Amino acid sequence: MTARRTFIRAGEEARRVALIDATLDCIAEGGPQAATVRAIALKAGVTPGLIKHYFDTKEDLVASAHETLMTRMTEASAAALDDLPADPVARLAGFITNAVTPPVVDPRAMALWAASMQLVPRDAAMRDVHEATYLAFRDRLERMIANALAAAGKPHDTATTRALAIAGNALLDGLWIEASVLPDQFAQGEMRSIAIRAFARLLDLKLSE
Amino acid sequence: MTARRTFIRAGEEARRVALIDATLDCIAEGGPQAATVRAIALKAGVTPGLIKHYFDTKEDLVASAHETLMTRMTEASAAALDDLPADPVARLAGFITNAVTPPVVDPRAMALWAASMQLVPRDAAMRDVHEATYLAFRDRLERMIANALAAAGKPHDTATTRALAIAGNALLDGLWIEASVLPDQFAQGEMRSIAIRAFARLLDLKLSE
DNA sequence: GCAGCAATTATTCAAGTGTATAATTTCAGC
DNA sequence: GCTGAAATTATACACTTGAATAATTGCTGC
Repeated sequence: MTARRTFIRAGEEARRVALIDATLDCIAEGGPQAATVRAIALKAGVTPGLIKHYFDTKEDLVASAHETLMTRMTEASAAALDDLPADPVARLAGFITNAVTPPVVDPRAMALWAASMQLVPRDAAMRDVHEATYLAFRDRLERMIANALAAAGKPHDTATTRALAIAGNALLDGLWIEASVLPDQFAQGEMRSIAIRAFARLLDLKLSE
Repeated sequence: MTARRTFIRAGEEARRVALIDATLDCIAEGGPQAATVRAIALKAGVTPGLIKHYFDTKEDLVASAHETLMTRMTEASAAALDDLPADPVARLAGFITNAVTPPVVDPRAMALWAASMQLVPRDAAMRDVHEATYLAFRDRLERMIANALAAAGKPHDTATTRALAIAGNALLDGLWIEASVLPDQFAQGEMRSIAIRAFARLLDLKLSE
């Protein structure tokens, strides 16, 4: 006679997303070990058993969550391009600024990224996802660099552009990590200024701060 | 009458180190969740109960392990300086090369570093350790940059040098991560060449490849 | 409204978790 | 060689974990 818990039937896609979001929240807050079936279900407002209904195993859910995370980061980065100016040099500067300032810079995102990175060396699927997203971001940067150099009338052979894209990508990654993890170490706007000036020297371009 | 397991009494310090090493091995191989008391004890050739004897709790052991990891990385980096040439510019080039080539570049080290980074946003002690090691590395780089610029007769005000050190540090971090996690993406020696050329442009210095 | 199917909950289980405690064994000092 | 203290093992326990199964309930189509 004890009332059974009431519930509503969500569509398959909505539930999957809810479970994945709950998983990411758990990982972000307490690391992988905090993402237990029960904690995830609680956060998703659902019963543990339901996870089994949508994912064969917990490992499947976690893998889906990491893939979703990476995909979202790439898509967010791509979407942000729409708001940037058309002029190649200004566009590159905007791209750089975005990468090293909030909301891209974010402790939660950084914790999730670290959790993913940890899986890459020993999980082939995760490595594939990482490689794809890494190359997607880098290729985008490489194209913007090539366009900016062309617009400025600078020489830009493909070998050099590739090397610059790899270095520029690494630079942005490193700045993003430190800004996310040690926000108090840097003054307001300092990261942006550092990133812009570093790229200006790297590409021998005049980038507006 | 079943023979009890034979053992030897190791010194306190040796046992602590053995347990910490075992913990790091477990984390590197299977992530934090693989570092169970039993797995750690097995790898250390010891019985689970002994952990309690040296560390009040498993969390203490893990914290000690992470701190030891960071300390070792810093010390290894400092020790490597001894083998570098005295000439400031060549010294900087050697420092850069070290940072982006094996054995510093290493999937295992990268996995452990990611595990640590994950703790930083939600563990004050870990943040302190990270901040200290980050600043130690960056300050060292900043001094080398200042010396190299001075030796080359270039201007080097402190504000610019600081910005260059932050950017240079980020660049090395980013390259280290990708080289460690996607070794197949880069040809033999490519990382070194990219890093050296990027620094040459960044500092406007001629660095020998 | 009602039938049936699938989504969801409730319950159970075996294995693994960290920790506490007691029983042993090593080894240094005499 | 003994003795005693400390290091180590063995055992036990309460709890959490992921998963499997059965019971129920919401909802769609008629």
